[in-house]
Amino acid sequence: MSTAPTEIPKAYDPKLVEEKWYADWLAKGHFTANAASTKPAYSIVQPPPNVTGVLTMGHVLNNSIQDILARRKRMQGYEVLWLPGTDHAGIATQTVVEKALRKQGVMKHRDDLGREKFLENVWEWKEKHGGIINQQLKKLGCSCDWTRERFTMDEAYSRCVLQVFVDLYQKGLIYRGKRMVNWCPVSRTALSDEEVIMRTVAGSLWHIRYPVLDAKGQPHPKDFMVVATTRPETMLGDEAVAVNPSDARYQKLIGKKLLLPLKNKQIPVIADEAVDPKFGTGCVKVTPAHDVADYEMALRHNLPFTVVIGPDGKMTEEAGEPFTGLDRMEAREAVVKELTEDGLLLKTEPYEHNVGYSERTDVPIEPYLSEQWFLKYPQVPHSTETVENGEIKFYPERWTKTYTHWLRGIRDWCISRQLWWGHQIPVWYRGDEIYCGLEAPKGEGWQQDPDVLDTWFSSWLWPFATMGWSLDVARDRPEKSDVLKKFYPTTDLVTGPDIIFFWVARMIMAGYEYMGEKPFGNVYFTGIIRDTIGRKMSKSLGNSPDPLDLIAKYGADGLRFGLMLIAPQGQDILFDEKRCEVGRNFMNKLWNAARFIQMQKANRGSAGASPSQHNAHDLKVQFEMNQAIAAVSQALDEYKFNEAAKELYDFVWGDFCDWYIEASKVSPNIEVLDEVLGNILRLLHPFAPFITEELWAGTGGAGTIQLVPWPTPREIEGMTDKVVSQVNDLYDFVTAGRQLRSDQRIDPKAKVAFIIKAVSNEEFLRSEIAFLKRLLNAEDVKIDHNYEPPPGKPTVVIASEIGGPVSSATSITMDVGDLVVNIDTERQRLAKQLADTEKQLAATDAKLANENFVSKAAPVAVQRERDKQQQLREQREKIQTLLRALQ
RNA sequence: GGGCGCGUAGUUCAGUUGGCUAGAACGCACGGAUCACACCCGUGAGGUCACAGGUUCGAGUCCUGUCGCGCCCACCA
Repeated sequence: MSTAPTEIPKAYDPKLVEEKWYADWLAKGHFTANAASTKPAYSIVQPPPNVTGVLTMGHVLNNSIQDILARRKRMQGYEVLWLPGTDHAGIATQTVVEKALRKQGVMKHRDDLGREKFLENVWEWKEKHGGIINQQLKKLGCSCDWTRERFTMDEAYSRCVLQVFVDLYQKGLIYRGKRMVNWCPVSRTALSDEEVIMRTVAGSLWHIRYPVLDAKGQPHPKDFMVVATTRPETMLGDEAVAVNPSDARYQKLIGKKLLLPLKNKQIPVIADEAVDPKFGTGCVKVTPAHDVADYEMALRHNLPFTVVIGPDGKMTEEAGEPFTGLDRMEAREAVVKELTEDGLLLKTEPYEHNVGYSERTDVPIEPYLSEQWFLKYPQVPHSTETVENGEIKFYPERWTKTYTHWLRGIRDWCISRQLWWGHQIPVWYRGDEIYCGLEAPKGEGWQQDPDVLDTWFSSWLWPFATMGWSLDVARDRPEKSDVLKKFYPTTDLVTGPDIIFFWVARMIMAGYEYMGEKPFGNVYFTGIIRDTIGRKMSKSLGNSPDPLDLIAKYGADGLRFGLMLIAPQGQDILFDEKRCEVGRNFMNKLWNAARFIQMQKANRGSAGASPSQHNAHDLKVQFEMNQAIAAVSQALDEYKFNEAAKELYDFVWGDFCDWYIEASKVSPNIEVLDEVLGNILRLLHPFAPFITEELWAGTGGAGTIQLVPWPTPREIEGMTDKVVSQVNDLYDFVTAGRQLRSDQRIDPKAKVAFIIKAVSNEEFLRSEIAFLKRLLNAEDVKIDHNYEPPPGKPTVVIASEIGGPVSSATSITMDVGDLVVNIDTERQRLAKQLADTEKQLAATDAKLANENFVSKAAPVAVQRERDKQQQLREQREKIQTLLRALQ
């Protein structure tokens, strides 16, 4: 502590320190993990944000938490790897770039450019806009190992993706098949089930008559079957009408033919168990090519598949005139119109139902029959068990249920996408031949599958493909780098619960399949950031603040701390910019506390040694510091970041600033001030890296605070329970005295006197007169165990905690000298206090009068109640006496 | 239809295995340029713990039910 104190500015200005320190940390390589280190490993892989994304509040939350974990572990002596990176985000990026290119008039559809040219544009876009988010994370203070930054389309990473594909293909887990898939007509690609979000929409249920044909194939004028549908446009592709085989109403009709309206086509009436006779009319139109349930029925009954809606969402030629070429929604109206004109529409009723929407483009999904690649998930039972038995722990735990429920009902994953941006499927065709391998097969005429893989098919390998993993497909033996050996399995994963299926579950399966080990030990699920009225933050709503603006206004530390303070484990966060003010104010408070200490040192110079004896305030603050260290450590161990933040806030602002620094103005102990501040800086560093480093350096700390050991509670010499309760009582007198001043509207500048009636700790109080005088702004403070407050002098009766006999109604009396006391105010105050006391006493009396309580409750509880009763009685008596004197 | 979570001060949240007068922060009211800090200091007001039963000597806390809000899963046309 030899550095000369420098002038510290009055208000903390984050701009002056944040950039400076971040550059310093990078230059010194503090974030770079060393695989050869002998320290224990701690690792965490960052959920890779979309490469073209910009920082959102969600990222701020997520990455602040990861940074807190990483920084604390560094202080605890771990070799930390926090691996950052970005995701190519196939469909998202492609959609964005397509939109931009259309806007620029470069193309109408990507086919205009062709695959190669289009991809050039995407890469260009990626170079230009990619990685912005990482610059933003640096502003936030994130201590990622940027030397190991990865991108899911890096050469090495891509190789891993293809190796895994080939391997799973060889294992027979990947297969190709013509299936009904979720089709997005805007992106013109298949989607996985997880990319479809169900939405309740107010639609209609149209009841349509299908004429029954007689033996000669002629429609009966009055004989109809009535089907109910929410999608009349699909009737153009109907191949049957189905009824339940046990439905008595339609027994006779099974096997007969109907005339499909608008198409004048004969379709059969079939019987199938899938039909619920109680719903609607009990007759279902069957559209094999455009409905999942119908598709399955068609397979059972050998029906043909007529495709009437094309991949672009428009009606095909099969739909027939005048519908061909219409958009599916236009076709719906046109069909309804024609049916109405033909008198075949029986009725239309409003109907609420669920419709699947594309997560990305927000249009209704079309069930679409096409050739796609599918994956039978590996390691499903094992992945379920390990989360269930806690080998992989979820925080909050309840997400395990969601996870296992999904795994138990898991279905094959459609991994092919009809996009260009992504990893092209490593399969080649030549006639009937098919080849799957890392490179194109030798020989002429091979055509590679044009599809790419689902983005998540690359990100599910993230925990190891980023660390130098490689699979020798021929020998089926993974190669492990030193990094992998040191840092896999990773320790913690921090992510949102919205990607528990997309990402977390799949990483677990991939980890077991390819590493033979879990990918991470703990998964912390953050809440979702919402606005003050609970809406999700979104660009379109305009309710999501730009984190960079917030950093500029409140400082990165202020933003981080403010956010952590309101982020309870597992609950959504209602974010209000005001929260950042709390963080910023707290940083400023800390700044000024440090400034105070600096000034103390300057005042005393090197000559003024600290008192060697610790006084009661020193002991008390050290006691509270121990509590804080323990509480913060435990909260962080349990991933309760808001509790840790709250604990720090209360200790710093309350115990340290409000009481200890105030006491220090009477008799400072620089050593203790330094020690407590030092510990505060260490505890706070994971939350607020910049200010703590700045103050650490500014107060003469050695090296970087990042590598200073995490504090632990220590034995305090001279510390007893009695000291703590004595000091608590002392503080109670201060509060009570201030109450009197405030009640009686005594000008803060007016010096008044106080007389304290002590019971058993007179000597201690006498030693604290200077302290009392200062905090009460008093001219004089007297301690007198015989003092009886005279009538009219404002007095607060205090039930003392200080040991000794339970005869302890102490008091503090204010003597205002010549000033006038408002007797009414005083009477009111006493009356209120008396009422409170009596209320409590009544409750206590009732309890003790209850024989059941006395005999059944724990003896400690009973004794406590008795002590309380005694105290309250004395207190009541004192107050009554005072009050009587005022009548 | 199934599953999960949440209802505590104006607001956002704490509230351990049931047991001192249900706490905090922000906001609000009043007072204050006191020599760390007005991004501050001091004092205060504000709650039938969603509702109804039950268990218990004792319930914000445990159990059952009801209502309200949110999320996830599910192919009833």
